[in-house]
Amino acid sequence: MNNLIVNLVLGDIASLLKIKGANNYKIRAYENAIAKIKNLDVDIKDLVDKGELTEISGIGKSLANTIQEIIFTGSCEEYDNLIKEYPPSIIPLLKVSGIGPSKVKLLYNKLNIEDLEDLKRKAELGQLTQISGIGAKTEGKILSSVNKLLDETDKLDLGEASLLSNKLKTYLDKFKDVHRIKVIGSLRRKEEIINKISLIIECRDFQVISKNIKILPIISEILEENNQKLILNSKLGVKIELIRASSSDFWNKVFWLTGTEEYNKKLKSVFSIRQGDLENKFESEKNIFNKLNIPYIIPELRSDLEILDRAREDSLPLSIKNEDIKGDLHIHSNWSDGRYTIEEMARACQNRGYEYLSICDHTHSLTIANGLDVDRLKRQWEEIDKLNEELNIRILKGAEVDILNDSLDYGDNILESLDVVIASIHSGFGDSQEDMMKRIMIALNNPYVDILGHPTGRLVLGRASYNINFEKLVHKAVETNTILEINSAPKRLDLNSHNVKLAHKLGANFIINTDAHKMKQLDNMKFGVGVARKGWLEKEDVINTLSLSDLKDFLTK
DNA sequence: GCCGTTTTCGGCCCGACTGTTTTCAGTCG
Repeated sequence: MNNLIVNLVLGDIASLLKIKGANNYKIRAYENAIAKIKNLDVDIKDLVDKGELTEISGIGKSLANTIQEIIFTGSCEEYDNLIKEYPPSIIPLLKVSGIGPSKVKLLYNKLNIEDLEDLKRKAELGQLTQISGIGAKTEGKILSSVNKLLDETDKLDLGEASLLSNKLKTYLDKFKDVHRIKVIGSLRRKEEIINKISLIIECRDFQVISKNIKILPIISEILEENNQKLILNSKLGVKIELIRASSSDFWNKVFWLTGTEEYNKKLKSVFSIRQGDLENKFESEKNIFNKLNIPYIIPELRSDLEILDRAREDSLPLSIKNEDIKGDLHIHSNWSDGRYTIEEMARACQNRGYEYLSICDHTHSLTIANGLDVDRLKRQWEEIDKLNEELNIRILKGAEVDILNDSLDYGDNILESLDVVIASIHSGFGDSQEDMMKRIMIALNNPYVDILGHPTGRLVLGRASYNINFEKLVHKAVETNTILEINSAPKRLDLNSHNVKLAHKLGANFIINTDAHKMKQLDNMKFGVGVARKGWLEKEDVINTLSLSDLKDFLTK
């Protein structure tokens, strides 16, 4: 929890420094430290106590002092000075597409715009064009972006919400009073956007737990409180709900508070559940399904009304499981914009029990990501060959080749010699549907492209899909035997479960990849598997459940 | 602000696009 608080404050400092126009490298130093802290497996307070903070590369004397101050006082001098110049409420303006730090500064200085609501009002009045550099077109773009952001302020993506919920659970587990805790609601259903983290808690004294959680620095306000329930608002925007259970009704509550209201309603009617059917004490949730004579429905599907008809017919999908995954085919290394070496990523995959991985670094047009030209790519192959002799996991040679305007970033002669070719779009997001589809067709029609990477380009709580005709895309993918990627990065989850379900009906093949740029991100695989489960996929529908030899056969077909 | 070192300060991913200020700063990936 300390790590989270430190990062909240450091993040605000970095944002305010940007607005102020401070040295870019100073800002980057803050951002770098934030990334390091995010990756820490230990409580940062332990490092402070031991005086080991500066042993983290990227944290020097100055940042170490700042972090120490934050831990002991909740704030720090640097932050307090900055908010004398600019109110922290302007920080969210940085997220508005079309305006960057310098425009935020101008909007504040010239128009006294202090927050998103204010920006919205003044954009609607057409006042933003008073700022040099903002014309009518930009103003329109700003307004639509602000509206979207205002709608999203109290929400987190699945990855961030999971992280926070795990921290809360760990914190609560330390109390002797606590008997057991279970995540329920949208988080248990693995919805892509979470606005409330709900936990069922069985404990001896609920008041003690309430008292202790209310005082956490992450909490911003108390929304509801009684002896059965506590609902709080957090500084991350997302709500936190604790629901009390007893040893006798624990699983009942888990059962009824996992699915959506509509789902529960239909469940009751389809299976004629009556009041009193569940008065016993149950030892597990599966026991409840048994008692009601309902086949077990996985949490991921408990918002899907259609699945209840399948349950009635006893023809539920045999949903894919995490342990079915045998490898990850979309992994970056420090040859392009990944953080770690191929060897480190490969060993990390080995530790996760995989049979294989494929290194798919960016290609040379993506200069910001240090994309590989053919020369470097060939040198990368030498390294992979060497590692394959040393390691007990198979590293496949791949590339995440950029789909350019009218071609792919490597020629066919190169694509042909790669084990795995993922084609992805990283530019021209605003193209018309006609242009975008033309580009995607070039990729799908290329005989050496195996996988279409993050096929719709959407970012959860960030960016809409490219302008595409999804059904047409899927038909072509089926025709050309191109695999559709389920990208597991919680900020992408692309395809989403709705598209997976649709593409599955149209006969597509899928692969679940992490797109990991760091070792830790390999653990995102579970989020992609969650999407697949929500989209009714079974093991057979997903290519990276194949053994290495079957996978190779599939890819060379 | 951090790092590494020629120990006292210079280097620290880039390049395309966009709208607008008609020549480029700001934004974005």
